[in-house]
Amino acid sequence: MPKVGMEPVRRKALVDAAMRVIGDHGSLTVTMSEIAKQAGVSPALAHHYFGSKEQLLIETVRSHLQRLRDNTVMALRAAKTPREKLSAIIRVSFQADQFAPETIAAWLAFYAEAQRSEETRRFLVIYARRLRSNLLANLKALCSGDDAERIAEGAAAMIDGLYIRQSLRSAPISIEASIALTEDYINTLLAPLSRKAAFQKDR
Amino acid sequence: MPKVGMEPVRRKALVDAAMRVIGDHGSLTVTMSEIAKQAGVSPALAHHYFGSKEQLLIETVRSHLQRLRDNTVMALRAAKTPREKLSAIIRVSFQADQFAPETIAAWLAFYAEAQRSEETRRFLVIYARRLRSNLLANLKALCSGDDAERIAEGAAAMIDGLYIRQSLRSAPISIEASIALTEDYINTLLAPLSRKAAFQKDR
DNA sequence: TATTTTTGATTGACTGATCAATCAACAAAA
DNA sequence: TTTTGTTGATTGATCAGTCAATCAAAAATA
Repeated sequence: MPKVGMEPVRRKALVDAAMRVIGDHGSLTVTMSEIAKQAGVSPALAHHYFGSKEQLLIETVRSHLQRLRDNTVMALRAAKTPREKLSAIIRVSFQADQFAPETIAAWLAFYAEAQRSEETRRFLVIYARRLRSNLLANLKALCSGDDAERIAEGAAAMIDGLYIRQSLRSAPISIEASIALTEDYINTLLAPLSRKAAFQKDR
Repeated sequence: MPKVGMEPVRRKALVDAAMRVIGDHGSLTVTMSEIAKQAGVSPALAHHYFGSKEQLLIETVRSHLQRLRDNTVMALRAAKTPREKLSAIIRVSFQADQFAPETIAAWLAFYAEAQRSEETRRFLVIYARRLRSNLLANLKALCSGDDAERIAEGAAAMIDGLYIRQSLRSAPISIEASIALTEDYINTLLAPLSRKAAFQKDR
């Protein structure tokens, strides 16, 4: 069985397995054994490739955020106008796979972990900044800089808040409703500020 | 030293200690020893009064949510009009002690724990429902039921989102800015719906 | 081509540390 | 003397991390 070039395959398998295990365990308190088992290898191999549990977990966060970023870049590229780009950002945030219970559970676990792990925190800060700056850049085309800052901050908070509320799975809000709520926020705050631009865009 | 009537004193000391330890540890992965030490008693005593670590943690969540509820009830009582009551709810949510880094860290840890502990989840669901229904009841006095539902959902999400974003401690938003953002959201969404009522309230 | 050597992949078994939980014992108050 | 409060010592389980050994492909050599 042992063939050459297994390293990248195993690394990916382990990172994916970690994401799955964290997701349905709902916490970073998972064992290397569980992860390794899920990936179909021995715990020793996980240590062999990642050195430590912490490192594997960090790689897992990194990989997850990377995927989110790729999706966002693609969606932004497909959108033409600033207003469309705002919608694209929102849509990606609530994409089905992002909004799955296990994903949200994992996401939450990462936030908790960030309180202790400086490296995890750094990744999440990058995510938060990116979300904010993507929103900001496109809002600036539709209203004044000050207003854009304020609306970006609010929209980012709303997106993250809808996420965390979803994690409780009581009165779950649908993907569409979450998107609608965020769009409504932006539309309503924007309306009195830039009637011209907003009108131009709305069909 | 042993005097009668220690039980409530010790329980409170342990619950408070747990909150503190969880707060600066930033996670529920804390040991009974740490908590007991912080409370100035032996680990065995913590087990004596709470039976298990899980139970102590659950009591800690309960106590924290209870305090938040008491604050809210008081603030609501002091406010007269529906619009004032909305502001009161927002103000309590971002109160200094609620917004302290350790409190936010603990809060986050509870959310993560809720993925595994049914009882913790129940408490948080109750909190989420209460926030929503407090907002809803007062919004209904200012606009239609459907609009009230929508705005309550959005405001609750924004409050929780501002919280979670705060936990990253990058570009921290001040208490005042968080309140302003949420107030602005409610004002702006309400404005076109009930000019009369909103006007009446705004001085 | 056949044979040997090297190297990467992989694991089972083990170790050391940590921790929740238990328990027997003791001290002071009632 | 009974009850309540309290602890030190211990146990048993869980886990991250290590290590020596194995196996098969690839590379080198004959």
